[in-house]
Amino acid sequence: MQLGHGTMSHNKMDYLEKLHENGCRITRQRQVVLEAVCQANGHAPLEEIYLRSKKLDESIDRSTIYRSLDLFVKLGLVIVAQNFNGERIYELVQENHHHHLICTICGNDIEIDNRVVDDFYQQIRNEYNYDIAMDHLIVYGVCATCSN
Amino acid sequence: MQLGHGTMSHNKMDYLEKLHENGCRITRQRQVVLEAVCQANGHAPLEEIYLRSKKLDESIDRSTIYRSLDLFVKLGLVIVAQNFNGERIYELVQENHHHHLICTICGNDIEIDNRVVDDFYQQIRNEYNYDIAMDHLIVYGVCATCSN
DNA sequence: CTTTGTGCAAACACTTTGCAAGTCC
DNA sequence: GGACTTGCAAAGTGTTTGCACAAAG
Repeated sequence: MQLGHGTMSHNKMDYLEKLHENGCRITRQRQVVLEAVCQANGHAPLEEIYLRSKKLDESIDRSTIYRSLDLFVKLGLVIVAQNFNGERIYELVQENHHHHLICTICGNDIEIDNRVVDDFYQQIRNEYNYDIAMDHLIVYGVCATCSN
Repeated sequence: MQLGHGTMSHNKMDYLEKLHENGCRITRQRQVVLEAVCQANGHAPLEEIYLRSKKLDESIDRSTIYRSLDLFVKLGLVIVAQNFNGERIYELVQENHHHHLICTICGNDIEIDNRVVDDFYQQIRNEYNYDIAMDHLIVYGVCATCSN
């Protein structure tokens, strides 16, 4: 069975293509999970992905969500990070990595300029000779609005 | 019952004092858990704290470890962070905060100069007006030895 | 038609909780 | 002695797995 492609962006097709290249089948469920990740602005905690998937396909099972996400991670379509509460959050891999700045009070989430993070990583590389592997840093703080 | 203080540093006494100030009792078990955290160079995943505690007091229960650590966190004696695998790691709060740089291959763990991290935080504060709340950042990468 | 993937249910790992008995002050 | 804390066992919560059936290619 196949989902209509009318709602699928060019990007999503690319992701499915990558599945195919790796000898994995393009199942309805995998399309649903991928769509759910996309809907969530490209990044979301597991529970949100589950709920969105469920809305797209009532019969999908939790274990399928886990298995699909694991697969996407293994194939490099998606990366995992930990949020403040230790929940796993999943994010589509895009051409340009980016990093998050999340307000611990209102939850507002903005993207940090790569330049700022890269400088930081470079600094660490210079001082300690460690090659930093975090392509998805999440920094927590309190935004200007909430600190008043 | 009371543990001998011969093995207790001045610091540890201070932590116990803080318990007392907050109307909490200084039980054998809490001393054991605190000692376990200290033994672990001041920071360790929960499982390690459990094992160390068990060695000090065979009869201590897992739930007591959880409850003690939660209490220590609430009183500000200890802070929690997440490691790469999503495990919680616990660390004694010391006068000067510090941050970690951990090799994802060999597990080697060094302290990052506060200056480097503070600069990064300051940069974010300047650009986005977020007040960063992470007093215990853990950065993962590959150390020089392992990258050869 | 063969291989891979899915739903289901059961197993698992980790954490929390209610309560009777024990400990601290 | 009274309030707080603990160990135990049971219940939660989140994740993984074995297997028979279903779907993809």
